[in-house]
Amino acid sequence: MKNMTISELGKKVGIGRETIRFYERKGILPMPQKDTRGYRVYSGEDVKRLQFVRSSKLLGFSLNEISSLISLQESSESICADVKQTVVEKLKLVKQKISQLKKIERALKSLKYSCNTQDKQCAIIKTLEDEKFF
Amino acid sequence: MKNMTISELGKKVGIGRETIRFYERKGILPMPQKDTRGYRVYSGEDVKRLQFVRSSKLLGFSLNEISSLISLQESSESICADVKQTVVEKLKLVKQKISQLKKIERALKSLKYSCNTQDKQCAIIKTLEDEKFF
DNA sequence: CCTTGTCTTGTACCTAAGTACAGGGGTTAA
DNA sequence: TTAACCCCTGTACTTAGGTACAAGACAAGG
Repeated sequence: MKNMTISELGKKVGIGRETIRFYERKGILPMPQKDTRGYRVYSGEDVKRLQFVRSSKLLGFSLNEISSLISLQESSESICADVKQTVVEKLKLVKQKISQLKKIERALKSLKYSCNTQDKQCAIIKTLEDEKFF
Repeated sequence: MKNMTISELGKKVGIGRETIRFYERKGILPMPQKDTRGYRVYSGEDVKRLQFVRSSKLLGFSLNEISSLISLQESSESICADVKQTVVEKLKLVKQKISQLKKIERALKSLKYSCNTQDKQCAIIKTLEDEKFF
């Protein structure tokens, strides 16, 4: 199964047809060869490329960031350090996001425990109306 | 400073004029009184309401969720338990998000340490091209 | 009287990452 | 031959949460 249609590629990687064409329009995937009918023809290299996009997305990279990574890869000059730099920056952001979410988690927990279901005036709402909150 | 214009309200809570009008269009804020010139006139209650919106947003509630909370509040029948339920659900989601991000954090770290800047072929890119990743 | 500053409404635009068609055509199997 | 599939291009629509004008009214100060 060396050569594939767009749907086969999509199935192999777990990405929809329309999305693949969208990535192509965005320049994230190269324009593939077309057969006599005008159908896109994909190969193993394309599977790798799309897999790369999918993995990167799962790691939280935006399509723009993925574009940059691909450009780096294609400029083929001292790539590795730059790619690593990108990963390191994303790692930092992820850490920040985690600590932000932990703050939110603590706040939600404290709201939860502040709530006495018996009250007339909802303690949670009263707290959220206060300017000193957060 | 009992009565305010839209800009004063915005400044007090830290939300832009346009955004306040946007919230009004969305039904998140009630339509305020207007003075003779047609200017919106806000009071202390409005400050509380907008503060509530702001705090809830900081906790990760969407505008739709905030709408629901406000409706609950207005239906004024057994509010508190439902509000608490909303908080509990959001807390669960936040926990999920945290553990997701931690997974991503681990993956990024392992990518980072897999990278040997000396390599010709970038190890990070090679890894991300692999279908077994993630 | 003119400028400045605030407000009004209404509409359009923005980003991200797709998703959904409309309108058309080639291939295959009953 | 005709239906069932697959593909093509191109355009429009979606959601969320705003942001940016345009065009106009009104008051206060110099």
